[in-house]
Amino acid sequence: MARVTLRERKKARTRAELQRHALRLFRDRGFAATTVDDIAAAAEVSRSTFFRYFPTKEDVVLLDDVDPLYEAAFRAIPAGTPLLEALRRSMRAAFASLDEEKRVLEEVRMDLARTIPEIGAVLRERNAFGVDHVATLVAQAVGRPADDEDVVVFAGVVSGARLAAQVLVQREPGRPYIETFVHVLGRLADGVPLAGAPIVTG
Amino acid sequence: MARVTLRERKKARTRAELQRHALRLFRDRGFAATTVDDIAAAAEVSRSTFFRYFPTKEDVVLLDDVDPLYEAAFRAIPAGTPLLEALRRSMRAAFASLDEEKRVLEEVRMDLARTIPEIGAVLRERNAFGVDHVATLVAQAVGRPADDEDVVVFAGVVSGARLAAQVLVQREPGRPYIETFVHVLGRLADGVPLAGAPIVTG
DNA sequence: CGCTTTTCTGAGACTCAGTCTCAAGTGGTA
DNA sequence: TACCACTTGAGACTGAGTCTCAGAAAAGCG
Repeated sequence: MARVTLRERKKARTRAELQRHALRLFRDRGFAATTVDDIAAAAEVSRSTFFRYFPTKEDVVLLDDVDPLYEAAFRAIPAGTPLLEALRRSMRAAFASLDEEKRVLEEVRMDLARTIPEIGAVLRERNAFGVDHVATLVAQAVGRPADDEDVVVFAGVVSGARLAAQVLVQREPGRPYIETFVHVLGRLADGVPLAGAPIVTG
Repeated sequence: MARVTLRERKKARTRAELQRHALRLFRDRGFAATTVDDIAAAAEVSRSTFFRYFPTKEDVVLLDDVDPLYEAAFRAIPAGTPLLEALRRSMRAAFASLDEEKRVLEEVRMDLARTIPEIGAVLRERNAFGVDHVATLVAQAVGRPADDEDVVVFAGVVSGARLAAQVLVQREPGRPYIETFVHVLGRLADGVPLAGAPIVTG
């Protein structure tokens, strides 16, 4: 019964086609200048069908098989590992497990996020590594309730680290995102940099 | 020549009226269920006029005289103060400097942000305390370039702290936002909580 | 005060995102 | 094959956001 039906294959193909053409059009014409009709026409389906596969125009950029991998990798880290280190290792492991095709797609998405502000905003907003999401994961990992203050603060810092990594990548294009994120997390092991640095007069 | 013309007074009044009615309608009917027409009608202006004052429906929630105050307060902190402490003090100072009217407006906005998800998202996205914004401020304060890695990481952590504070406030309604933010920043002075905590098996 | 110039407003047309309904098409299954 | 469930396309509809244009109102000036 685990047979992949024709229907499922067709759906997967349609979804992939929609995303492929959408990303291409966004790159060529820009996000705003590309209408849903354009995307649907390029993928040779109707407008209705587009919205059946993606709730909004933004979501087409977000279709992402990567985020769930981070979570799975995190759960696979052995007990006893320090939390921050566990996060870093699971990031690396998840990324390493990507096949070539998905890694390329991921790069395209990151590139679009850097190039087109609207998309960057959406990615930031709906990505994994939202505070709530991280908090849930971390709470389980350290055996505390999800509304524990330490847990929430830690989750906030992780989200912040992701934001910092995005800025660093944006300012130095070509720098690999995952490595940067892992690096920033590493910087936090010994405390927050500059926290105690005295300010100087402007 | 600093005379406030009749035109300017009318414009300020119209803008305030639009915001007042918009917030009231959002609270009563919800954000999505309130159309721009509704707001314009309530404020007794045309739809066109609404968009002349606010570029989008979301922006009517964001009209905000508070954010610039944080920045000003920060610049007023004496040299030599440790960076993290300087940030905390300027937050407190800025909030204390608000007059009653603005503090009430701020509370309403925070309440809407907690109650209505769309508004929360927009506030998070366009608030001050974006990484870039904080990085610029911090870079000046410590006399380093804005793309210095330490500066960006620190700015990311501050943004993350704000996110954490928002989650904490959301989970414990009534908790004052500013105090929570200042508290979270304080937690980071001695390093990131839980960073070294060993994970346990799920 | 009256006249000209500048600014602001309202009306309405237009594009596009997103929702909904309904009828027709297509794969799954007996 | 025949039936059922799922999927699609067509098209109507609402509402956000943009744009243009003509008229009203304020500012500036003689």
